[in-house]
Amino acid sequence: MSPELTQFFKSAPTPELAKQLLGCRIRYETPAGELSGFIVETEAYVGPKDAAAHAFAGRRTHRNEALYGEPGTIYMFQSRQYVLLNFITQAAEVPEGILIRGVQPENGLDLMYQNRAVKGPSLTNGPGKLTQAFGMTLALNQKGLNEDALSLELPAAAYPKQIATSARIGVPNKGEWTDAPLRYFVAGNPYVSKITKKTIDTETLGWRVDPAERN
DNA sequence: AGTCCGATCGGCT
DNA sequence: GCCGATCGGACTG
Repeated sequence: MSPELTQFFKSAPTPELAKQLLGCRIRYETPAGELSGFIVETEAYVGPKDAAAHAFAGRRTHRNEALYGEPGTIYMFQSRQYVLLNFITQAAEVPEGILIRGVQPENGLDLMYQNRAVKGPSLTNGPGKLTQAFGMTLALNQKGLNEDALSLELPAAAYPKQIATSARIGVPNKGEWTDAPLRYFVAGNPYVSKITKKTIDTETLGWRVDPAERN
């Protein structure tokens, strides 16, 4: 893994890193060609204290071992018939990470459609949908970003006009952790999961037109 | 009457 | 997590 990438993934608290990932490009090399897209939705999972995290109360098994790896490690786990993509943050042995929940496709739309024959934003507007469209599998688990078929480009290639925050999806009955505002997304982007149609920004999909124009 | 949209619920490997 | 079925409400003409 590159020193830059390792450094990035321990350079700030995990929720802050989850925000910084919005607009970053991911690339996935396959025998059939290259797939790429922009991250538009993330969720932070903040270790043993987080009742929604796989590492809650220090849980450590063969399935979640990747959580304890170096910053920039890929953590893939299976939920039903889908596989979910996470990037590990903080120093080794600190089991925090970021779930990638939405990606706006860039290159390789035809290949994505072969993997997941669904029209419109539901091609990649959920954590299980995007991994299916990209053709990612559990084989990526515990690999390092930019060392294998999956890479992340830093810094961001696109800039959100506005970052919205909410509670994480699918975390019931976990008290304060159910309500903790640890989900981040590009406001108005149609590839965000569970977005309502009226809030979609049809002009720029929630991106700044002029990248130089920052807050 | 018809369409669209959002919310909810049950089934599924 | 995702999907399809279902229900109701808002809007249209």
